[in-house]
Amino acid sequence: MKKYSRHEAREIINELLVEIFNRILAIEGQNLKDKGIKLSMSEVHVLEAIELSEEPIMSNIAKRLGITIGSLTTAINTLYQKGYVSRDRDAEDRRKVMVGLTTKAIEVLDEHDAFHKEMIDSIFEDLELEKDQLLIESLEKLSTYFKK
Amino acid sequence: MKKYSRHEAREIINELLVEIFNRILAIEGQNLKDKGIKLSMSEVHVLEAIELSEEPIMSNIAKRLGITIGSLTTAINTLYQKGYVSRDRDAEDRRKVMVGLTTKAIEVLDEHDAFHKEMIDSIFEDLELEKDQLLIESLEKLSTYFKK
DNA sequence: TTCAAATTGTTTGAACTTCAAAACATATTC
DNA sequence: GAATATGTTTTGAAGTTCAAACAATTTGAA
Repeated sequence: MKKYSRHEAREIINELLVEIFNRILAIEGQNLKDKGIKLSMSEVHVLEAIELSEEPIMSNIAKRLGITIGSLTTAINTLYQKGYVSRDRDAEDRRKVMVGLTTKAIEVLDEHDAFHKEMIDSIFEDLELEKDQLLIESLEKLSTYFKK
Repeated sequence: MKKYSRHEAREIINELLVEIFNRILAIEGQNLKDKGIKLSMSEVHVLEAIELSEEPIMSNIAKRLGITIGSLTTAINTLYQKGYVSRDRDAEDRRKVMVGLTTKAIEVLDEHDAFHKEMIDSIFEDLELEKDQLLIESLEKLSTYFKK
């Protein structure tokens, strides 16, 4: 393994992150295609954001995704048409729209998660990556940093 | 620092990668905007791919970017219009189109690199990340794995 | 040599993603 | 109840990408 100087290290880490990220995304996208699921990765991300939102209203979901509410509306429009989400005005505050996942969406997300887990596991087995703990600690520091 | 089981570790690493990646991209995009540069991040990526290609012909650049040649053609069209790239048929093999960077493009890339380096450096200083070497080794293994 | 196959790139049409701004709907405040 | 605040949708425009059809050039086998 080549020894990197601290300076080279800083420069190279981002390149590696970008590369790895793009590969994972591409593989997951291909997997959806292979399974005949007519959803793009960004649509899956919307479904995931709905699943993870404490209060799944438009503004919360958009914030989690880092897109405008307007963009989310168009995304939700097509997901609704395709039968992946429900939409209901909140009874308490009728300005809010509660977005929900249909059974169909939950099935896709479960399948997707299973594939993802399998992929990650097989990678780690193949690589015999010993440094999980350190890798995570470093990544978490980075992630926390960027959240501010 | 929370201690993760090996299994949790595998699941969480991807989430962190995604998060970090998106943040960096957003920050860099904002920086371009702030500087009044009328280029999207994907256009900058095209310029970077040109810079890094040994033989900067359409197919090589597209391959490096992971997009089709047709998609790259449209990207190069607008970059050419905006004055960031040159296009010349290869004299040896006239099927090939040699793509080059203009002075304008090189200036943008230099600025972008400087910003990126500064950002990464300041992050590492703030974090006092001790595990650069290990982090890189792990990421490189992942990256290499995904390249196959 | 010569022409069919392979390589390299462009064009076209369509789908998707996103944004900003304007319009609309509902709720709160004073 | 008018003004303000909050939440969402609509609209119009721009950017990214792909697949398929097309064009130009090179290569290789008969």
